[in-house]
Amino acid sequence: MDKPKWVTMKDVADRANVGKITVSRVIRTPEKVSQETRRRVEDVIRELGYVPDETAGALSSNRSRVIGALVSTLSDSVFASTIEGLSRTLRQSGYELLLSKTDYEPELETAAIRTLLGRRPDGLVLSSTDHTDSALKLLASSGVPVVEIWQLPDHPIDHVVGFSNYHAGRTVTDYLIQSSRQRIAFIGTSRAGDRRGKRRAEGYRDALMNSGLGEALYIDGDLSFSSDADIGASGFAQALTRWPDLDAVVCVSDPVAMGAICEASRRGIQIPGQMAITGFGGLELARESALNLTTIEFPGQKIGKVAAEILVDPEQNERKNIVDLGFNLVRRGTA
Amino acid sequence: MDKPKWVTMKDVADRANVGKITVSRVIRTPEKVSQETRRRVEDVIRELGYVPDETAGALSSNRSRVIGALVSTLSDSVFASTIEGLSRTLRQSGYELLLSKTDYEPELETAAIRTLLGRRPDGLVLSSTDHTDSALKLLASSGVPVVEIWQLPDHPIDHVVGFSNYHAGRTVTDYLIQSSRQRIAFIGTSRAGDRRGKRRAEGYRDALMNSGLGEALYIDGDLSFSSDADIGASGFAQALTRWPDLDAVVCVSDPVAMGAICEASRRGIQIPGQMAITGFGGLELARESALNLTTIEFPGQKIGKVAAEILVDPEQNERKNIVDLGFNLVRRGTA
DNA sequence: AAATCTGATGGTATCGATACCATTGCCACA
DNA sequence: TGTGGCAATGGTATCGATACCATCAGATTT
Repeated sequence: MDKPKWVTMKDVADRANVGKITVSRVIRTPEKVSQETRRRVEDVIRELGYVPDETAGALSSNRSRVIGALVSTLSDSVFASTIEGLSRTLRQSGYELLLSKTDYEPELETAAIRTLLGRRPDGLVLSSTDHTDSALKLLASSGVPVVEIWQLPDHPIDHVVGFSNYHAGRTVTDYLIQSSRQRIAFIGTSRAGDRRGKRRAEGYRDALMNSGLGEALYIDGDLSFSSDADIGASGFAQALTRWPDLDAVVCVSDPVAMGAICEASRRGIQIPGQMAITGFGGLELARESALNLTTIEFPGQKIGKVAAEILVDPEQNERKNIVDLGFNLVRRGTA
Repeated sequence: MDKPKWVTMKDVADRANVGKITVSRVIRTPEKVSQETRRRVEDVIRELGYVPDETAGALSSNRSRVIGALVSTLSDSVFASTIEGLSRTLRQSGYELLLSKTDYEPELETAAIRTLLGRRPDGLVLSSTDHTDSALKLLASSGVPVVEIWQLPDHPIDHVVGFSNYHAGRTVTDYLIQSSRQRIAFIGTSRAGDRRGKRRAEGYRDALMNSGLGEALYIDGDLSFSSDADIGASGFAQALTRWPDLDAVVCVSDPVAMGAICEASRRGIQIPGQMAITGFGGLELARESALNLTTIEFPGQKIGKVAAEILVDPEQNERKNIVDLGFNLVRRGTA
């Protein structure tokens, strides 16, 4: 016995003395079947341990009940929470999640989109907003509803759920300026294909320009370090070399901020007295009982939830949804 | 036009003046088609933007090229790395990942297994090792290969890839004992269905027993806190109340350890001078440039990779694989 | 009493691929 | 010259469900 034999709908039907179609109705639209028949069929289903073959169902109904999601990386825990939100909401509506990764590379994304489309998903969630031409063509001709998440793109494909990284960067920088900080640097990690960090940096720059505070200092994290915290530590050191009178740094993410904080305390620099440090992300480790980091929090889980709701609800699917869920400047102990 | 029209294999075949089956061969087994025909078909595929319908293929070939994965939670970044490993390896072999979550609840897991089986996956990866009877029955009768990961279970269903949490707990405790620590407490979070933490605690207990150091102190983290770091902070405070002469704590995870460290520094307790603190997990934040935490590291990504390889390779699939990937005690600054 | 409706059920075609077997043409070898 | 083998390709049945339409009994309407 190499191939496991699955119980089919016909097996159930025969055993319960009904037509296949009635079994199908018991599963999909129970209200259309008489109480008595339903009970009988349900008993047989349990008895035989019948598990409907969704792939067959997908083929004939032209609905797969699968949503494909494409994320840049899973390591970043902010993505993890979005996946959580997606997963939970989808399951509640009887959908499932097909997950793929792009590693921030548009080429890989294109390939992944193609593979995902091969499964005929009822919707697609894309965490990146930079797409190749062939990816766009593929998406357009497939007609599959798409939700882009995290960043509000300039030219949305279809639906969007996210927030403005630009405004987030600007907001946190404005806050530092209002707190009388004079020399504010930005520590980023310029991964290709990651527009989010760049947009935050742009917000930072514009806030400085606007305030007349003058010169901006963008430190490009050394990607040869394996962890973002390492990048933050070395970036902070660099910034201090360039600007000895540095009194604030805006970090592109919470882990980077963590590295910066550690480096600062290693040098005996007092936070927030001599130095203000801010992050992005609302990671758990940023909380009061841990880093106590002043940071921008995003509703990661909610982004996933809302994206799922749009895709699942045929009505919402009609129109283009652009949802800005905003962000929150959380003031804690580091700035 | 409500329903998008997909290009089918027949469309391609007609256009290229061949039979459908030849198109199928061009895609699955190109070497069986003459060079010239292949080129012609490939041109048409590109021209029409044909994307094969994998669900249909799955139905007729009885192979879905889908692997279902069931994880307790995604928030924990150690799981994230496993998913990364899985995802990467599967994609390389032309498989895809269907993801579901159990939230540490066996009931939810059972339901999720049923739904996953509905998609007729070629394999299943389970991150938990506690299963309900009906889940076990379902798995057995489906005949789908299963890999249990992370914890080496007492009664494996099929394949296993993981390491011994018990030994990990024992190893780190032994290390503390050898470092002349006298009063060692354990801070855990007893989530239902999470055997891993319990096994670590058992290792801790046995290490103490064995050394003749006497009394163990197990602090059960207050789950009403939303973050593990908060649990660590409050757990540490509790431990100190019970044992004022405390000089070491074994924390069930890195975030918990982080909370404990912060609480310690808030109280002016010196680490590692007065107090040793260890974690579990090898999180990024534990690294040198950040927490500099002494901890047990697991090969999270590799677990995913190996699990995927077992499921994808028909040969390995034959026999039961029990793979112990071990762990690593990483000595850093906190113990 | 005939016509109409409604709820419950079944039959058949169909979704888009692959499996399996058949066919064709060509070459090599006895 | 005939036979066997092989490479390339095609035809048809099939996978397991759902869509669509048909049927039929019994109730309701006129």
